Amino acid sequence: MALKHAILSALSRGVPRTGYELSAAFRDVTDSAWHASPSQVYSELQKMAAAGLIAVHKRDDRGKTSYVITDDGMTELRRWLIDDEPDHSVRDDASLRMLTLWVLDKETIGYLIDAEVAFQQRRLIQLERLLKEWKHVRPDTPVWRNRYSSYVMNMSITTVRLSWLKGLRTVLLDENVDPEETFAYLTDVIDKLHA
Amino acid sequence: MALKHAILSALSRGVPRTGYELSAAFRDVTDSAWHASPSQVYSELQKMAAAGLIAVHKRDDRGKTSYVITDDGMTELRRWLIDDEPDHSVRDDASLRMLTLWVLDKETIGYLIDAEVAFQQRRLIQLERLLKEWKHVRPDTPVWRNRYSSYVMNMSITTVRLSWLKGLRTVLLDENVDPEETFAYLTDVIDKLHA
DNA sequence: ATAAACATGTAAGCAGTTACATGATTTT
DNA sequence: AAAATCATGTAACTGCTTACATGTTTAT
Repeated sequence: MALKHAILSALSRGVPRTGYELSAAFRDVTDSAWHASPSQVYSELQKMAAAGLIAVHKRDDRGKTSYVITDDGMTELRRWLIDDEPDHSVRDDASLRMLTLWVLDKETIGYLIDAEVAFQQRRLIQLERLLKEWKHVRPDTPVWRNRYSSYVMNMSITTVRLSWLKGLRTVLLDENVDPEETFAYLTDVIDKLHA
Repeated sequence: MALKHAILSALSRGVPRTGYELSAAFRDVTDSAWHASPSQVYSELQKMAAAGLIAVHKRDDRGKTSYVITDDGMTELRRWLIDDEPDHSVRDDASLRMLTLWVLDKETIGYLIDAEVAFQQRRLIQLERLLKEWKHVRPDTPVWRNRYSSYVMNMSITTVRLSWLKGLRTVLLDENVDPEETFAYLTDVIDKLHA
């Protein structure tokens, strides 16, 4: 349902995009709020073009097709933000796994947490690199300010996750430590945000 | 696909549960890593019972049925954690909206951010209440330690989100402020976690 | 008594994935 | 010359939602 709005959101920034570019943007961190497989993007683009929400911008000899948003598309994007209730339901495979680790032996728990740490670290480095490259091109428009804010959020959340994974490793692998003490470093920092 | 594993994860803790209880747990913060509609849970439970992953624990006169996990179910849960790759793809409607706010006028932006702040605050209060009630019943088993850690993570992430929303409001509504300065209070706190 | 919450399930339809098919362009 | 990446699309299947149908228990 929201793939339509994720595509409209990406195209609203004014740059024409092909289906391939859109699915690549959804795959990596740039537009990481929504994921979709390439085939889903292609068929959704066809439906949206038929409905008049987007239009073909350019189509070359061999079929490479870029799209732009139409006025109707912008109207629909605004209507969605204002009229539709946000969907706060979560499907987070990685978190579900971290909640279930206790059923395994310690060696395997350590291995799986390390793999998750490695993933989140790669993600953080990617975000840092993108933000660095991107801060220079700074037209200070509303779009820019909104996008910059999103980078800050993604980096903050990823850092908190990494810090939490460190605590989880200790809590699950060493039964002598007190969980509350182990997470004190994290809860102290979080408490400061309330002030 | 992972609903099966979310149900196995919930039942692995040893308490028999009905379909209604499982879908309620997925709906509120207790098992908030995975969401599913009640009708999906009911049909999934039937499939899983047929496959031998769970078994009927008790069925009363009027059809109220609770399930427990079987040995095959525990084996499948462990196999999933070890053999299947974690799915890190995200579908986050609320974040997608916050990324797209710039297309609206300031009054509407303020209204929508306030609504999101209210939601996250309710969530945080709920989590704090649950953790308080739950810390006393403390058998200090691996399950308990794993679950306690999850509460810490959910509360940390929610607090960071709230703090970030405050910054977003300023950045989008007052074009005179510098985004980097506005988020300094958040990035400073996050930097401390790296040390 | 009535309403809200508890409790289960089926059927239709839409959302999303995986597998397959095809071919061009760029890099090694 | 071969492999990787770019690029689009169809078909079959599975996951998930919404609407409907039914009845019980608990609180007001």
